[in-house]
Amino acid sequence: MSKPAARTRLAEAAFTLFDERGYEQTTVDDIAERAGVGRTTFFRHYRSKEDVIFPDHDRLLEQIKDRLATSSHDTALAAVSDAVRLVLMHYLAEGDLARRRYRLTSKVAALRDREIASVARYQRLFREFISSWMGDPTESASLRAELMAAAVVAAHNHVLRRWLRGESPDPGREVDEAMHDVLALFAAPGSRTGSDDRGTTVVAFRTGQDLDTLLPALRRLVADGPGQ
Amino acid sequence: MSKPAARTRLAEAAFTLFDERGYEQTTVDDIAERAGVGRTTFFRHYRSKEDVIFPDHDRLLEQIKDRLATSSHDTALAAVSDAVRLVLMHYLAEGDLARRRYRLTSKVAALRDREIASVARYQRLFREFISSWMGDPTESASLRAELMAAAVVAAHNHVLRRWLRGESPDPGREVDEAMHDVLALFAAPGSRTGSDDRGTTVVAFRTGQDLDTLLPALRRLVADGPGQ
DNA sequence: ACGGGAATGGTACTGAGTACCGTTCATAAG
DNA sequence: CTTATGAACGGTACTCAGTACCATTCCCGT
Repeated sequence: MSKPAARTRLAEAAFTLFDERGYEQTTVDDIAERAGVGRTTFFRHYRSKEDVIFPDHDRLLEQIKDRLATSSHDTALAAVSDAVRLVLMHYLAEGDLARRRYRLTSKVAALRDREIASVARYQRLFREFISSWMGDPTESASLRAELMAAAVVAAHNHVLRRWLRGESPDPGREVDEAMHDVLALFAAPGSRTGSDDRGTTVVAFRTGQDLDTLLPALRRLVADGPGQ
Repeated sequence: MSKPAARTRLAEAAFTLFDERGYEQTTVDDIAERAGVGRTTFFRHYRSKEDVIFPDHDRLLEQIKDRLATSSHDTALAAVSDAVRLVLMHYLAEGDLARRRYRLTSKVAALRDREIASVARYQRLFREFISSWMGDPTESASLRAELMAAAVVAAHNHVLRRWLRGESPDPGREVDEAMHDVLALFAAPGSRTGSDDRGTTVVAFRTGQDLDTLLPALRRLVADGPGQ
């Protein structure tokens, strides 16, 4: 008479039935019966029918919030990139469960919408974090924060989806590369790359003058180090 | 005995009641009664209770799809920027109605999620358009498409929200500026800006060599023009 | 006046989610 | 061993969204 904690049995029953008959065709009564518990018990463990599939999104969101609050990075984007990496790791740790969920969300519109809404909460959190980190209430700074949050989340989604579809053998590496791309997007041209501080940095700009005319200015820049 | 087409009366009744008692506290029966029609009629005009608030998202999505299909721009990003501008214009044309909806979605989580899901459909459409436009099935091209779609949508949302909150006197101009920023984000450093083609372009890179060592290479680049 | 199609209203049903109540069961205290 | 306590459970009954079906009315051209 093993009793793997009702909650687990409910989730297992739900996924099985969803696979067999589809989501809409499965009632909460079906799930409860299959798990050998009453209908009431189902709603005690999961707030809704959808919740069986997305059990701990709230908890994860809180974790991420904490991570951001206690993070020590030198840019907001780096902090957020690190945080979103945590989200990806959470999915990876779920393993096959995450893939079963993905198969469901691919088929059922209501579930896809729910998933999207969850992701949007992360994006909002990131946007607010970046905004407050920059401290700049300017309209253009606000837009920049919005773009950064969107880019980080998009990069995360890209890698996650690839892994969910079995197209990514090494999502950890891919997410690092993707975040690197995002960083590069927003890195001001000519700013430090952070990796190597020696040698010559050529800033990108465009001018009507020819190369010989601006060579003195270039030499001065190199001599002075990163001015501005 | 004016009969402004039942559908209109239903929408009006719904918004009024939602404002008075809140969304969850208003039943479909209440709305129908207020509009002076039967409950059945309500569901004939709107698929669901939420649909009263988001009536023509589907139609707009189709319009955007058409716009993209028949668009003639020289970059995918330009085509998508143009399309998203159409979305913004749709909201602007709604005027006060859009603002009432915004007040509701700000308060009711279920409605906010619904709105987010709609926006995600645009983003998905854009992503697929950009992807197929580039034709490049590479992983990095796919990521780039994802980032571009996310950025365009984020910029749109930014401007839209500002307007909805009454913070933007000229959203048309703002969306142009925002899209310009997005374009700039993805413009490869050193690539043509499209405005001025004369003069010297200095590409951004980083090297361990000092300026004099790489000066010959710089001169060769300038002489050859933009060689890959 | 008449026929037919579209819009309408009513009734009845399914299923999600909530509220409430009584029961069971484990455990710690006496 | 008995009892008190609290947590987990099961059952019943309710509200409300959404669907299906049927009957009625209204409008319009013939």
